[in-house]
Amino acid sequence: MTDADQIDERAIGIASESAPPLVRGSGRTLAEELRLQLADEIVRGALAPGAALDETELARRFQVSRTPVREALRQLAASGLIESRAHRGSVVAQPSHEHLIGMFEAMAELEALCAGLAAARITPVERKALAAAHEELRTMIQSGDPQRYHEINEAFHSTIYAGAHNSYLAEITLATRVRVQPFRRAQFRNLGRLAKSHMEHDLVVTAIMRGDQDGAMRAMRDHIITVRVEYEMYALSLSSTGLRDRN
Amino acid sequence: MTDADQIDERAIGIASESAPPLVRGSGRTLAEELRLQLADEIVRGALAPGAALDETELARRFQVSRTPVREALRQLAASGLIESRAHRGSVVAQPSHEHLIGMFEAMAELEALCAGLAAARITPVERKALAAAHEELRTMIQSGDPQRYHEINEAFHSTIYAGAHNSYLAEITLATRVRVQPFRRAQFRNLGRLAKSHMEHDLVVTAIMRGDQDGAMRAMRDHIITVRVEYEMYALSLSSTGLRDRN
DNA sequence: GGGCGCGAAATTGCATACACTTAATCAAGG
DNA sequence: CCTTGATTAAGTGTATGCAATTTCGCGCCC
Repeated sequence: MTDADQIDERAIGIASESAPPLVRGSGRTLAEELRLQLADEIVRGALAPGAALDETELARRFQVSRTPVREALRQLAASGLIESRAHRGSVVAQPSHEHLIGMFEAMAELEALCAGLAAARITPVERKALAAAHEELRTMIQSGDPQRYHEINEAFHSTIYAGAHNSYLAEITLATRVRVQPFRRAQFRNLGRLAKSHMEHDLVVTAIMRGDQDGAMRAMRDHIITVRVEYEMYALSLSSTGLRDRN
Repeated sequence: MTDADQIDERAIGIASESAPPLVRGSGRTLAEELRLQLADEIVRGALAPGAALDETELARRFQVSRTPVREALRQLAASGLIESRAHRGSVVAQPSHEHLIGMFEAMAELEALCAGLAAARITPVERKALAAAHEELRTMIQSGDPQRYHEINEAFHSTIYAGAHNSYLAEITLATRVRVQPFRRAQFRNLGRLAKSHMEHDLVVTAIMRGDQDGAMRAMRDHIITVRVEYEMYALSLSSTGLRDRN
C-alpha cells in the first residue's frame, strides 16, 4: 500500500532469488553457514529490517531442512539481529528510533573506550597495522568503491579494538557495530562523507600514537557521534519524503 | 585427581539429580524454558564453569527431546554463557583469567556509563525506586541472607540502568553482569563486604540524586573495581590452596 | 453494518530416526 | 615401550513427520 512496503518487498526479493551459494561440509555446520549467510544479508541490506524470515521458505531456498534453519535463527535472535516470537515467526530486527539512538550512543562510548585503552596499550606491531589501515583509507577517499572502503574501515576499527587489549570489550563493541550497520549503509555512497570521516580518523590515530587517552576517547566519540548525526539526517530525509512510516 | 575435579563433579551432580521442574506449555516454548533454566543454573553455580553439557543427558533430565535442548544451547552459546564447538559438544563458559579481567573492566565502564547517564536523566519515579532499593539493601546488611541480598542488589543496579534511559546500554550492561556472575558468587557470603558495598552504593546514589554525572561515573566505576579486586583476591586464595589449576 | 465466535489453513514447535564427525581403544609395527 | 593406524563407540548434525498454536476467512448474532 505504501512506498515502504514496496521497498521491503523488493529487498526480500533480492535475497530470495539468489541461488544458494551454501558450501556444504567445509568444516562448518549447515546451521553455522546459514547463520553467517543470513547475518551477512541483513548487514548488507539484502534482507531489510522488518522482512519476514519464513523457516520453510529459507529451508527451500538453501536446500536444507528446517532444523539447521531454526538453529541459525535462534542464534541470530540471541545476537539481536533478528526478533523471534513463539509461534509467530522471525523478522529482521527493526529497532525503534529511540532504541537506535541508544545503540549509537552506546557505540560512541564503547568505541571511545577502545580508543582510549588503545592509546595506553597499543603495541608497536598494532601501531603499524593501524597506520597501514589509515593510509589505505586515505588512498581510497576518491576511489569511490563503497564496498571496499567499508571493508577497510572495519579493519581500521578492528585494529583499534585489538589495541585496547580487552577481548570482551572488543567483542561487544563489534557486535554493536554490526547491529547498527544495516542503518548506515547509505553513508558510504557519499563521497564527501569519506573525506570528513578520514579527517576524524586522523585525530583518533594521532591521539592514539601520542598515547593521549582522553584525546583518543574524545576524538573517537566525536567521530561516532558524527556518524550518528549523518544517519539521523538520512533517516529524516527518508521520513520527510514518505519513504518510511515507522519509528 | 585434584580437588578441582571433585568440586566440578559435585556441582554437576547437584544439577543432574534435581527433578525437572519444567513447566510445559505456560506460554513459553520448551526451548525457552530450558534456556532460562540452564542460564539460571549456570549463574547460580549449580553448573560450574567447564562442566560438560551433554545434549542427550539434558534431554533425559528434562524429559524432552534433543531438539529444544539444542536450540537452548545455541542461544546460550550466542549469549556467551556456554561455549559450543561443532561435533564436540558444549561446556559452561570458562573464560581465561585475562578474558575475565577484561569483562570486569568493561563492566566497570558500562555500569559507570549507566550511572552517569542516570544522573542526567533519572525521573522522579525512578528516583524513588532507587532510594527504596538502596534502603532495602541497608536493612539487609546484617540480615545475612546472601540470596535475597543478591536479588535486591540486582534490582538496585537495574534501576540505575532504567534511569539511564538507554535500553540497548541496559541490555549489554545486564548481559555483562550476568556473564560475570558465576565468578563472584562467593562475595555475598562475606558479611563485611556487604557493609562496604553499601557505602560504595551510597556514593553512587548521592551523586545520581545530585545530578553529578562525573561523580556518579567515578563512584560506580570504583564500586565495580572493588568488586573485581575482591574477586581477584578470592581467585588468588583458591589458586594458592591448589583448588584451581586453570587460567 | 460492525463486532464476535468458530473452523480451517498455514506456520512454528517438538519428537524421532538416521548420518556424520570425533576421539578413544586396541593392534601391529618400529 | 612408544608410536601409529584402523576400528568402534559415543555424541553431535540433519532430515522428516506429527502435534500444537496462531491467524485468517466466514458465517452468525447483536
